[in-house]
Amino acid sequence: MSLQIYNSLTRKKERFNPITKGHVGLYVCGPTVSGESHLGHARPYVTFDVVYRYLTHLKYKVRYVRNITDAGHFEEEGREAEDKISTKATIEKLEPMELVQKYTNLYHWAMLQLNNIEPSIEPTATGHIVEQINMIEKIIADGYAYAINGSVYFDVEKYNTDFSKKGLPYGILSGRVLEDMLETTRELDNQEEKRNKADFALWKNAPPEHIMRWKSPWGEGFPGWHIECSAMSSKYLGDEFDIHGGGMDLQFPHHECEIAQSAVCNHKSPARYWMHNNMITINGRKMGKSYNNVIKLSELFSGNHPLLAQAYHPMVIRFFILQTHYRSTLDFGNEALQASEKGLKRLFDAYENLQKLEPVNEKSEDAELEKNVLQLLNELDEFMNDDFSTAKVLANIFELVPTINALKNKQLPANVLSNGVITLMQQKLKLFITNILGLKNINDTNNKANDVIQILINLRKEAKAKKDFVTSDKIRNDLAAIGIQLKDEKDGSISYSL
RNA sequence: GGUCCUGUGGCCGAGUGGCUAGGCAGAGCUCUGCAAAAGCUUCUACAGCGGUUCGAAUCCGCUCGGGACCUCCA
Repeated sequence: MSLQIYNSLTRKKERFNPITKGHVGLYVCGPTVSGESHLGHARPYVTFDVVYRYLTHLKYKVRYVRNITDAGHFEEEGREAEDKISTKATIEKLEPMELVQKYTNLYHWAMLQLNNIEPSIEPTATGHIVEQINMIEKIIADGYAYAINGSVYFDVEKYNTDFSKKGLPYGILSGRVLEDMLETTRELDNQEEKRNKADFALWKNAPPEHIMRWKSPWGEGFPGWHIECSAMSSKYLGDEFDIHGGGMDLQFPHHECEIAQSAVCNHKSPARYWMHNNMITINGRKMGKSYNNVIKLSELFSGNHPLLAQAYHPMVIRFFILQTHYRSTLDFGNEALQASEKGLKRLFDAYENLQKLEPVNEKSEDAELEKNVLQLLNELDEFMNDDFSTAKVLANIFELVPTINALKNKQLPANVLSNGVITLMQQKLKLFITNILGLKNINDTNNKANDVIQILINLRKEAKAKKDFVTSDKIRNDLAAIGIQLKDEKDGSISYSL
């Protein structure tokens, strides 16, 4: 089976065919750097990191573009028209760009912790004001936007009328019908500028107190939210590219508006495949600023939050996210994260045991086991091809764990698996666990403390040899008290885990 | 109100109509000086009520619950 991707646009899984053979253009909506990233933000970036890694594994040359929204948008359209970033900057007595830089740095730090590969291009909205203005001018020239009082709005109704005929009605992505929306859209203040409630801003006039402002043909102002992604994705990936990703909450209106803008400018829908990750919830509710239930990533990593029973390693977060399919909601909970932590440790214990196994048999003495192992390994590719089913990949790998550990502990005779299968297992697990899923072992084994532990282990060995169990138990118990666990192996050696 | 999603065992979660998902926790056994780890075995499920079917967690209907979007939002 070749790669199948669930396309939000068609609401079904489709076989992935790139526009240009061997190449993939991938655009993912990045963060608004007006605040610190939280657990919810980790999801799309981990999800699409795996998409990127897997496409690369499939030998595609991928251009991965993930933007940074550093030009703020109005908090709520029409209401006070205040820029998120400039508002906070005043409160914190910082320059807007200073604030942007601070949160961008924090975001990059978090991405690094999560072991996300950096995108090929990370364009900023402020760095592409000219491109955005050009695009807006084009939309106006074509008659699908109008300027009023220094702002520019997209004429949704006109667009819908004309482009429905071309198969691109407004609402095509989110499954909405414009007429319904016009009836149900809430009344917001200061909407009299707009011809229609559904119209959205391409450019906003900046009131005097607004710090971030740029000159434009319509006066000083700042770009609307949706236009940056259209301008930057088409600049770096072309008028039509392969995959556009982001959180489900961006499907409407953000991505819907992107389609409309691009359809006018480039006469086609910007992306072939739209991928949307689901939300991380907390007590069943979406984690988000408006719900006041966010746990920042830095808090998660440090354990410094009332809802956290302990600190969680970034790899635990990554593993936690990958244990679920990206289109399902994922509920946060200490119990769940603790389970992930233990699972991840067990996974890497087995992984290291496997890499140390020395294949010795030409032939397997247990045909059935060998067959099972082969099947579990082969399914890994199928599962990834099936819309990136990382949860199933991990489940299969866990099914291999007992066999690996039993071989290592000699609970299974060494001849049950052939050389070929053991080698294949070593290669495939390395590929899937570290390269594709991007997981890393959280037991760090490279520092002085480990040398000290080794000294204690040797003392314990000597005590045991003399049957001085009082001393040997004391060493073991005292180490256990600070979280270092000693294990007496079958062969008389002693290993440990942190 | 409109559109859509969802309800799986103590917790988190896979599930394409028929076969043990998996992780964590629990129980028993083996191994061990004793442990831990590991291995083996094992208990808890498919919100409720109907229907389709030889057979449904999986399809359909209804009821009840939860959620998302419609407004900044990953």
